[in-house]
Amino acid sequence: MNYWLVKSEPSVYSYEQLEKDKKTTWDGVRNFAARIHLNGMKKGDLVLFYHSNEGKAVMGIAKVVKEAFPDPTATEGQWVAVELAPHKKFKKPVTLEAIKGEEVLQNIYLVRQGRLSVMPLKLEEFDHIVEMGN
DNA sequence: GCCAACGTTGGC
DNA sequence: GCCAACGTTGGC
Repeated sequence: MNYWLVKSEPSVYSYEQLEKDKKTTWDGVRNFAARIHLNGMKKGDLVLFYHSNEGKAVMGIAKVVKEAFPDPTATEGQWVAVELAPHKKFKKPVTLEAIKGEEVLQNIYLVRQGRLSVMPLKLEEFDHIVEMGN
């Protein structure tokens, strides 16, 4: 079991929309580092869902329901997509500011490397953010 | 294979 | 809307 965090601009696709849709294809990723992480996702893995730009907060937890397959939106290059379903919405969103204030979360990619859109988390980092959201 | 130029992301 | 950071592209 692995733990991840994905980013989405809520104006493009929000956690609320994921709950309405029941599941979604996580496609359109065009970044080599992010692709490595997508390929590492296993069915049942839990994924924190972060809203970038607007909100700047983790909204809840999603779950991998289908492992990496060729991205149907890619016209060239071997890009991959996964399918995500909503798992649990946070009682309160965990803001980037709050995350930056936590000693144990200083080393996560979200803080260190702002632009990566799919990133792994250690169990303790994942748990810590989940606790902050409940 | 290096590196400058360029484009994009995302926080502020 | 600006700008820093970073990834990618392309010339050499």
